[in-house]
Amino acid sequence: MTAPLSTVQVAVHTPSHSGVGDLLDYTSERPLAPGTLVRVPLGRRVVLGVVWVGDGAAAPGERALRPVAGVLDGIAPLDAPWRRLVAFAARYYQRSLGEVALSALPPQLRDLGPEQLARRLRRPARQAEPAITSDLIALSAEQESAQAEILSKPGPFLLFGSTGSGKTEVYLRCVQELLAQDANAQALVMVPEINLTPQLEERFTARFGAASVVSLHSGMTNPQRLKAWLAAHSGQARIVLGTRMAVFASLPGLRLIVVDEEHDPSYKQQEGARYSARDLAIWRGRAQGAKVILGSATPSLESWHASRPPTPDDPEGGRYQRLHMPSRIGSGAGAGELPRVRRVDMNHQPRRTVFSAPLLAALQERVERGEQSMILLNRRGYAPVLHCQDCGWKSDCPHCSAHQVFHKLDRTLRCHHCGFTVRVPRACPGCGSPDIVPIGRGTEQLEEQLGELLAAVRRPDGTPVRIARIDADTTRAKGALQSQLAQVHAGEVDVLVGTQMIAKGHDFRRITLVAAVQPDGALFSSDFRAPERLFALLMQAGGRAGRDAAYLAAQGTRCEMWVQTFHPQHGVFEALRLHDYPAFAAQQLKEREEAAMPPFAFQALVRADARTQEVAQGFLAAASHAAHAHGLPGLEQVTLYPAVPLTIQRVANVERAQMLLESSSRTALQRFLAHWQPVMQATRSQPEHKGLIRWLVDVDPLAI
DNA sequence: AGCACGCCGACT
DNA sequence: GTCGGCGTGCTC
Repeated sequence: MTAPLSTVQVAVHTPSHSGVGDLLDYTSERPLAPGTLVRVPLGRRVVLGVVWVGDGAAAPGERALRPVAGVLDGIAPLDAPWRRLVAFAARYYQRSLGEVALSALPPQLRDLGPEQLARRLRRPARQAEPAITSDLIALSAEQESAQAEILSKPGPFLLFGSTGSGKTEVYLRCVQELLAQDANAQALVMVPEINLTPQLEERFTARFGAASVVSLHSGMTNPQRLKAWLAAHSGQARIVLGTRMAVFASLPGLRLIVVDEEHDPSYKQQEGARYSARDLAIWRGRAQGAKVILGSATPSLESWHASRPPTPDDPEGGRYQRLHMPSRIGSGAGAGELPRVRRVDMNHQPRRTVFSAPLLAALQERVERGEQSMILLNRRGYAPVLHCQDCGWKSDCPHCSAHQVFHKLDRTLRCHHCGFTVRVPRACPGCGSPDIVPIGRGTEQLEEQLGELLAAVRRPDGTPVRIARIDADTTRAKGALQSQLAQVHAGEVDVLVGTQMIAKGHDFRRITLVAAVQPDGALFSSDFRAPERLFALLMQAGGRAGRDAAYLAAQGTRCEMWVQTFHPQHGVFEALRLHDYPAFAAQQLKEREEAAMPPFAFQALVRADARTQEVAQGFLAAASHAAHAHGLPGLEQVTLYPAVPLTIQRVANVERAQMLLESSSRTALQRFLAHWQPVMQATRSQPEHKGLIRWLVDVDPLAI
């Protein structure tokens, strides 16, 4: 009755620019531990919150505080390392604490009533069975030494291993070893895409048993996610597998974080808080005393640079330790060999050639021998644009500054940015001419043309060639990708056509030829990271081929990676031919250093969306002006570039502009952004910027 | 972010 | 005459 009320400060899901402070004050009958999950009234609804300060001094009350509506007693408070991670991510990526904290929790925690939750928690957890001790194959010397280094040194580590060098086995052994050292230890293993989780899950459950392993990714149903999250939070799950969101999992016993394919852009979240799960993994590992392994055959230049070995000129070297596993494992002829790279100079091919004669001949040969091939083209649909030969009309999207893509199979023109779809017109909408033709090519067209070009080719058993296509259009349905991949594995496909989707992580044991028919676009892109991405994609695609040494030996073949290009001498392809990532990286890093670009500089983008380009740019210009007028801290070390339209300036009738910020000091950039945030909020509320729809900050952007 | 309130177009 | 569009404002 007479017990004084405690004041608690709670993080709730409100965005940083909503005008509501980061932490809201409530009263509580009793003090609550920081990290406690609570339900609190907010306006006229009740929302989930996380207690941040459990026994705050009662705020000098000009406002009557409302009481906490309920405490989720069944769930242990989130621990201090988790809260520090969330607080750091919110600060670093310029979002509110509550937004980051609440989006890191399973969605169902928000909408489950107290009694439903209690029922859920009462459900008995499966008893963890002892780790399955399967017969382990001996490690290669390279794997052995990588494992020994990881277990004996603090890290973080960059495990630089060729495709097929057995990185996953190293992860498994390190997880096994660290979990064995401590009964409460937990490990987090991340992959870039949901598609890759099933095969990872298979390997880990085979080794550790299903009871110790849970997955966390957005492809799971809400109940599944809650269950997996609770298992990790309670410590019952020893191993958490997942995509980037898993970096925020509550893992009280975390001892090891693995970021597989660390170079993959998918680790960067592209909406809400735009965090890099790879960078947060490094931070979390350091803060929570967990080892971190970044793995890749083609590391990001950031990680490569951060793992440079010490030299006389640079006695410190990088912060990471680089571990090299250059050899493919397995035995038998061809096993250790990477695919031979064949470049076709398209300058010597007839104009508009899609499949050059030598590539076609090579494909034919594979089909006749019963081997599989894979054709890569990063553009779905039939053709990127339709064009009228009489009046020059093009299939422009009415809502975006982009073309509508011609999809022949369902006779539609579709905008890949806003989704706007129309039926393909019979005649030109501009002048009525029937001469409207597709320009350029997409995967649908490759599939069709290949069907015609290889129509006469017979497989060893005399049956015709079977061609399949895998891209976002063919895999829309749930489980479609897995079943289509299974078809390829079962040998029911001779030639597979597809987008990047097929280049990532799936082992096609019988594929002996991989071809990129049109990779040149990335060579002269305005995006300075385009060559890096192209190189990684081609190396990764090439790595899909020939991973079954026994098969290759029996066939007496060698794998080939074909590249059709107008620039066969380009450094990217030269490095690809030699399978020489270090040379490629050295050359790229030199260019980056000379141009003062990442990783030698730090960047942030501010983007503004409005109905007109003037309003969008006007806001950015005003915010920039205000920064200078206030002489904000850090500004002397930060360059603010002028506002410019985005490459795709208009999407769904919204005009988009952005402004680049650059600094040689991460700290200065951070300090400036922290002070700039409230100034931008004030700018936004000025009447002349009424038309602004939204603005956002992207720290360490991947594309500019 | 939600969720209200509030003022202008096509339907039972 | 109402249902409903999303502009503006508020939440400890």
